[in-house]
Amino acid sequence: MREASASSRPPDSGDPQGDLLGMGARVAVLLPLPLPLREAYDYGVPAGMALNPGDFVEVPLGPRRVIGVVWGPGAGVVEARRLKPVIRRFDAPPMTAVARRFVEWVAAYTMTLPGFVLRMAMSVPAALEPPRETLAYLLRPDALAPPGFKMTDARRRVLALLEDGPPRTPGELAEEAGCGVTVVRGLAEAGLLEPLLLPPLPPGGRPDWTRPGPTLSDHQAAAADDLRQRVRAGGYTTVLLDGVTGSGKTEVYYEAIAAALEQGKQALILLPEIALSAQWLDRFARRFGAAPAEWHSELTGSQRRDTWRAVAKGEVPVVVGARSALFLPYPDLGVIIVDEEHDSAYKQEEGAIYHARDMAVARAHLGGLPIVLVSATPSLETKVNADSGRYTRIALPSRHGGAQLPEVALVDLRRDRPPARHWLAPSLRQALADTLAAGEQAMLFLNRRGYAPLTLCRACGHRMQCPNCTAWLVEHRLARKLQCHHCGLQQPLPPACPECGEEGTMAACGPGVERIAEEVAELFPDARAAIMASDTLFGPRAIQEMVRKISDHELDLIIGTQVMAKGHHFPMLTLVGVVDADLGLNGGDLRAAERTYQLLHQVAGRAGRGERPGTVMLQTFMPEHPVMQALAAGDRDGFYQLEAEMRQDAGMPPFGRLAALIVSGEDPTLVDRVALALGRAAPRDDTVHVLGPAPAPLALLRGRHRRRLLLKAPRATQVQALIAAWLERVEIPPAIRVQIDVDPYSFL
DNA sequence: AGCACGCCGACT
DNA sequence: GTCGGCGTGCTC
Repeated sequence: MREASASSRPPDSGDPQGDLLGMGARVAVLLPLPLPLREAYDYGVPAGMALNPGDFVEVPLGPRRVIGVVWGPGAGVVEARRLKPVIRRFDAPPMTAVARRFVEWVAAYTMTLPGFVLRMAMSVPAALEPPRETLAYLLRPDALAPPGFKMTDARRRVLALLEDGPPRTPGELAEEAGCGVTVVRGLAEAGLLEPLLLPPLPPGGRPDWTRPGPTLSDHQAAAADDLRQRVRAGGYTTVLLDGVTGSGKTEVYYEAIAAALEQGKQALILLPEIALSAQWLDRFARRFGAAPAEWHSELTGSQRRDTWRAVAKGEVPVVVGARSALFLPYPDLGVIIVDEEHDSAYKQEEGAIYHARDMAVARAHLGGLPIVLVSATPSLETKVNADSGRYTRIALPSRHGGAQLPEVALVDLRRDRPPARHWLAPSLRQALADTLAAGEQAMLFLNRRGYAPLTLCRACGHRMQCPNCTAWLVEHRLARKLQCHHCGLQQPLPPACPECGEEGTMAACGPGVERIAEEVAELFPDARAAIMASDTLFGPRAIQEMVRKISDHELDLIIGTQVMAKGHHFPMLTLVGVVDADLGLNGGDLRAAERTYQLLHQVAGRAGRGERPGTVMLQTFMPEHPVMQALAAGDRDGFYQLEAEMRQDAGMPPFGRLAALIVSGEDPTLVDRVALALGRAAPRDDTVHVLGPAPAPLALLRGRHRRRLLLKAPRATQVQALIAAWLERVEIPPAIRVQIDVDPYSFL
């Protein structure tokens, strides 16, 4: 990279080498598009424009203008006279060298185009424009109301609010005064308010790391000390913070965050489903006296823009977010926390396929900073890395505050049978009755939304299936609809069988939470019961309200799906019944046992977190299954050891490597032809095996036919190079897409 | 990804 | 005769 002696502005901190050159020079600009040709396109640098790697620039691309990032010196492949000039450089903090290396690393690892990864890293192009100032009002004390102006209660409340207090936006004033924005506008038109334009406030507050934290147990204090020291020392290190539910892991990693803030650095906390974590945010605010900035899919456009910009400017000390928060433009990250690191929600399955936990470890490595993986039930990958010493394990052995771990009982459904068309076994029914009679709360867990997972015709056997996906339509009786949980298709319940035309023969098969709620209402008509599922609770507010109702004992019985399993804390909840503990074990998924164990362990952790001991009842047809045995015996490490041995024997992750090729397209014949060609060209030797092509688990998804090939190789294999060479040997028609899933997580 | 160019059906 | 369907191909 050539250097220029004169710089028009301070050099990019990540690239001390200085400007790339002025007149006649060319730069390579990476565009956030899946442009297949090369990594970056060359552009001419106009006279007088100084550009550094990382600068955000606008460039022409065919007929349009695109924002990209200066990636380095021009490659020189395109002749100079065909070069188009850079249009402008944005006056925004440049993308750091670490962020650029991270984009390249993720692209290389996941085998996606760098431009595609860059798109994730600059998801809000509008954030590069200067911030739009927001209108705010201030009281104009000397102003007189114009003739005919009526002073109403609402108007008085707004004026009173502005008596003392900072200028606020019309929206804020309206909300605080409990009136509409028109009231505020009316006052402004009457000349009683002074308008002014303010730059947007950085989202989130200013967390205060000097506030005293809670009193920690000896174990917690030791763990917190260890983390604090690692963060202060800086440098890459991965820690597994391993502790049972309720052992106080959150308080411990808060100290790592405090240490990063003390160093003047930022902290990033990844959560599997941020939108569902109002309780987490409250807890953070109690510890640090301010809210963190949030990053997740439910932010509005302007929230994204303000957050992205504020992060880039270094105005956001703490970000809590879903996996995509990993790609925000942190200037100086001091620590990454991955809470519930085993959670499969970290696996991004669409577009660029990546596992946010693994990418976070890579980000920490590139940035030279500590990362803390947190879980009561670590992924086997992380467990093995901790056992081998690649990661440092910090264990929190006991439940904080003296609460007992719940008693886990297995309900053998082969003997203890529910009545026909009912799903709760007599022993569970009895336990529910006892719990309710004692004035305590119970929860029934079933990881299946809706009323019934399958609707079939009793006359002809026809099953209601999604036309776009390989999936049954799920009956939602409350919504009076059949729904596909994969593509979102909805249709009314047919009055007659669409196949044979018989009326009144459509029958619901199997239970969903709605059906369990029906059974509960039949058994305990006086109990206050509610369903808690992602489709019955709209947004974080609704979840928070439901959590409050449970905490305040306004409900006796909760029937919930996975949203219920997250770290909520209910002191009066003493019984958890798992309606179908076997649910995740079918289907031959590599991680079926591990995931079922993790989920059920987490669900079980909801019981007995207060003074009262808890009981968990698992309904199963396989009480002898290692997962059930381990849960009943509370033998977590025994289960992991057994699971690890099985994986090792089979050469499966984390002892071997997997990669999947997913071939998809609208024409099934063409998809098959390409998949077969890939199968014939597959690398195969003594150690590398390719299975398939086989119909992908969802052989039809959103109207696209899918086939999958699975590559299995020894752990040390460079699977990316192997796959790249493989794809070179096969011509892929444009109508066919081949997605590569390195380290596939789910087979379903 | 966009957005053009390009060659075949029903309409002001 | 045109408007417009989306197939294929290019963008420094």
